[in-house]
Amino acid sequence: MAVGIKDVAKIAGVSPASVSRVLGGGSVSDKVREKVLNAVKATGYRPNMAARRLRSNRTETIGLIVADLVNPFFTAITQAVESAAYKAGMRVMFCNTGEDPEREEMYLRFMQEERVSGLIVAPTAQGLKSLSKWSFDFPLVLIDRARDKEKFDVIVMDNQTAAKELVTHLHSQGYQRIGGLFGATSITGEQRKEGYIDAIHSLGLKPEIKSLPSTAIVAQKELEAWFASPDRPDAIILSNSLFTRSALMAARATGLQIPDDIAIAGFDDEPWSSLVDPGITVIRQPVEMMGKEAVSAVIQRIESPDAPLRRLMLSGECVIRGSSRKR
Amino acid sequence: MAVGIKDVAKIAGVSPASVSRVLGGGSVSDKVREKVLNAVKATGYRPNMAARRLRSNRTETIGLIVADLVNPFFTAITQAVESAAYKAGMRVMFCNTGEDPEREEMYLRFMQEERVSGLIVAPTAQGLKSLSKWSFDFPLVLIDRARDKEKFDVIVMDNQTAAKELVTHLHSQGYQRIGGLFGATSITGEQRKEGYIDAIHSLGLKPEIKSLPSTAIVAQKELEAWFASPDRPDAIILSNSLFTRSALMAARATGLQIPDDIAIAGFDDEPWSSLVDPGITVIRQPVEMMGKEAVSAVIQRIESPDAPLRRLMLSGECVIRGSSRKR
DNA sequence: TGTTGCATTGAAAACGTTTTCATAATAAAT
DNA sequence: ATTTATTATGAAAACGTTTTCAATGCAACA
Repeated sequence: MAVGIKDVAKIAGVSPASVSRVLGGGSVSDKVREKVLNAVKATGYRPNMAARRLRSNRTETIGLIVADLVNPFFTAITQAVESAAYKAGMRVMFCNTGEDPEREEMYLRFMQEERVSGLIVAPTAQGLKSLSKWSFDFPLVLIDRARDKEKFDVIVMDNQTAAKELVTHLHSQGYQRIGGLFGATSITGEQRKEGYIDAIHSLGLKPEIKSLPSTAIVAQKELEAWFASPDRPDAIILSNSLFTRSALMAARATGLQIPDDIAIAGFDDEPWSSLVDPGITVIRQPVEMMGKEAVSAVIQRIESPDAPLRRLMLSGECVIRGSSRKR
Repeated sequence: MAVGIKDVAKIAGVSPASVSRVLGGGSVSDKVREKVLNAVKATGYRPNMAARRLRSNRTETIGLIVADLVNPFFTAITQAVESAAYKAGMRVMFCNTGEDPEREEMYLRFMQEERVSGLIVAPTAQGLKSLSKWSFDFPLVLIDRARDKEKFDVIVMDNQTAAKELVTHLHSQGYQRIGGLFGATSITGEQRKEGYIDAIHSLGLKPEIKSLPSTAIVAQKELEAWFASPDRPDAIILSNSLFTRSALMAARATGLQIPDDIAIAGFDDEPWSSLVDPGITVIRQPVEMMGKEAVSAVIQRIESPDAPLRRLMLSGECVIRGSSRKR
């Protein structure tokens, strides 16, 4: 049978209340503290979190729901959030929806049932829309994925501007038919698409767009067909790193030379972005900072629920490599 | 104020016990079930997990502690575990130690405090050794990292054989000075090293070994120095994909041609393994299956705590690419 | 009609903590 | 030495569920 606080109390010769105070940081005499700590060590006592949370009504846990763990962007976010939360003395309850709105809904329910103290979410496009229908007893912070006006605190990158930067850069290199493939399940995909369209128009070019679910295995096939068609683009922008990889493979499969036949530029700087030849031009996102700021935002919101809404928009860094440089 | 089971009971006109039975699957009449479900829907009631767990003494949660989320091998494991657990109606409490034994210990304590129903761990080398000193009230399954004799259920790949395969392959391609860089924080690193040494010896070659922490940022520098030295190897085996990447960059930095000047072969087949030129020869691990089997093992153990220990050893697949093929 | 058995229900106890409240002990002030 | 303020302590209530136990109602059977 697991040892409880009463057992510890008995061994230490004090009341359960005193044990609780020693462990939870109440005011106790040094003598009692010592006796209790010894008893704890002797028994190997571990507090029962369920009981503690039930009584104290504080979970010291923040939830994190990301959309796609396979995407290294989100593993980096996860790491950053965990490490920041850890420093703040909070636990993290982590969930991965795989871009599936149903699982997303399920996990949102989980978080309510767990009574987390706060929640950080990178929602699917569909989930984002329905978030307003929910009612949460804890603060919620949107990370990476949010529209212009949300009723939550928000930490995002400036996707529109970043997409524009890519288009402008490609155009400056002499590319004329700049296409774009954007993720259909996320708001970031849409925002990047908008930025792309804006930039294309202001340059007097014609937008050429495809959209696919972000997790699409079919992306490569789709791109191959596009690249093989007579009206193929001479440059292409990809809204996430999975697409970028598909584009790279599609280019190889169709025998197009990068960057001469086709330029490639995408989002998220990954380990392999600079390993392939030529290196891939990308927007590098301030991932660590996003994660850190999200935790900080959620904690601030827990402390002062009525403070004005915060919306932190960080800018990406355009890393230019060989894939978009005419030689 | 959050709505509790009593509120639901009052609205439905039944007792709290009946509400609990409807939600938890006791025997109730259709009439009561309907009334309760309506009341639940009307109030938006969400059960309080802390209370439920405290009373029922069942958490329906399995813990997962991995050593390095940055390593795509572990993100894949995480995905597989989560999805299998989900199918089995279990939640997953996820933690990442970053190869740090201190954090590992902390998370082990967390899991005890959370009273998880079972725990899957990929421990650090140090953690693995001290595991025997712990006493757990729930079953523990080791994944990926375990020694020959453990007192826990184990799901691993056959690292020794896999390493031997790599050595044998490299030798068959005509490479003579086959070096190895192995992770120092994990038992898998050691096992791969042993397999490497065995194979090297039985081929009458001389082992040339370096060891580094698996997360080492310095790996590339180390390798560059090695590659630049007069007694550099003409082939090298890397015990994880982070090292493999470092080796690739080191080869480029020192101007060595792959596979002519130096062959590269590593562990874990990653997206970029086939994207770089030449593609990298790797051992592909049965990741999904490992995750699935780990969950299955932990559930079986929960159901029958006294069944004999299980040790599942899966074999890796050697994927040969251009990085190890003399042309 | 009277028993028996089974399915359904509600009252109340229980889970392991924290927290409140009252009391005891100590220190400080008169 | 007495009062007052402060601190340390323990007894008991409380947190929101599930579970036990006894009671009820109803059907089946003799």
